[in-house]
Amino acid sequence: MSSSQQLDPELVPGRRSAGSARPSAARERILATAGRLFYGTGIRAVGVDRVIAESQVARMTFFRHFPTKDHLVVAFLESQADAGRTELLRVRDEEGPRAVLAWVADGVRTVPTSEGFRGCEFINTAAEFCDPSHPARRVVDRHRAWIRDRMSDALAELGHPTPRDTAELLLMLRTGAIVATSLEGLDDTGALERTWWSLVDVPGVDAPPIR
Amino acid sequence: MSSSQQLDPELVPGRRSAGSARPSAARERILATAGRLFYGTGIRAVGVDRVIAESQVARMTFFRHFPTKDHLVVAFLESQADAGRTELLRVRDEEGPRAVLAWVADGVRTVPTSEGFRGCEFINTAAEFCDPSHPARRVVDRHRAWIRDRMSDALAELGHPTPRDTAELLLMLRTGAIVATSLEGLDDTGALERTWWSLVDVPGVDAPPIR
DNA sequence: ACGCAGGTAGACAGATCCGTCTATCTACAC
DNA sequence: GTGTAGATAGACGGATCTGTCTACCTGCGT
Repeated sequence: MSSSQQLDPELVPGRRSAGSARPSAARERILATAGRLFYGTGIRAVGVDRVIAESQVARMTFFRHFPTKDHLVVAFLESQADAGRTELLRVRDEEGPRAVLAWVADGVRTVPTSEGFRGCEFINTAAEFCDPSHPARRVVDRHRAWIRDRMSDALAELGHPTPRDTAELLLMLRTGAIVATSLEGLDDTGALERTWWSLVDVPGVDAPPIR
Repeated sequence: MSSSQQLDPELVPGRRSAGSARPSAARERILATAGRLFYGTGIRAVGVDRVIAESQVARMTFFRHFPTKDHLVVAFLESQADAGRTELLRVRDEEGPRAVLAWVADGVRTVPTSEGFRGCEFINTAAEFCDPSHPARRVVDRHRAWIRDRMSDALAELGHPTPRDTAELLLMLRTGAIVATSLEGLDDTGALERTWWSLVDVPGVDAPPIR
């Protein structure tokens, strides 16, 4: 792990010439294992040795695909972010702006019920890497900003008077909800949901077409 | 660091017979250094070697006071929690229940402006130790529950119809605000504060004597 | 038939980290 | 003065972690 100082200026996922890393059975296995272990146990708490062992992969193979543990961390976060972005865009295009806000809110309501819930990937990672210039932090910041912008867009499209500030507040609320839930569970979904929608549905906005 | 399994059943701060640890210049220095380093750099990222060096203390002295790094972590959290509890009780006794809620909200508004702000001690620690049975997690859970209960008391005293659920929601909001602020800063204090007080001041509650 | 890219197994090096131990020194109470 | 509790400096051991390296194998396209 890089000691928060010498971080390669660009820690891009792929090593080869054009675009993202080429596919490879071994690479996919590593990424899947890392995802499971990093999310469930924390990044710093999982050594590359363990990832290698549970990926059923040779040591050299691992380091060929990910020259550094940091590379793996970034690739892991990037793949998660990618999946999230794809899903959110699909929801937006198929169900419209209000569904986007519902989808973000759902991250709190539905996900935590699943077994092995441990909060949000990105928030946890940010807490583990205190140096804001760490490559992993960059990915986190970028992803949160992207989500916030999409929420802002959706609010604007719904005619909300202060989309940017409200998106910031909603992301804040979601962040707190997901952290608090991962810490001590969530008793009262109702109050949270009422607050959420009362912030979205200020006077002057159309009646909700969803839910 | 204990590997999330063998954790002493009771990791009490002091080693001596009665009550908490006895005072000692060396002990205080260690605790102060640990506080600074743990908060600023993260617990897992700071080795005992560094704490020892910057505390200007002999290695043996360190391990006499804190037989294990985990002991130090717990002592550190406990001291922070103690300070918080003392302050909150003072505010409550001197300024009443509404001031309690203002004080909790202030943790978001004022603290983040200070240099070296890195969010909430307890939230960050919880993110670093994924095992909920880790002694450090116990301290975090206990402290959050205590704060929540005091908020609930305050709301009840103010005549709020659903003090418990609202306390849960407010703590959630504060959690999100402090995490989001430590990640990307806080642009709009107004929206957050309006939301906060609109949750406190439901119809049927007296006009605010504070602020 | 040949070359080569990608995979494998495991030894190895250097750093770091946690915790123990010995031997010595100091300050203070009795 | 003497004993004891607390502090000190620093060596040491074992574990763990990241990353390198050698030597070998396999499958495939040409």
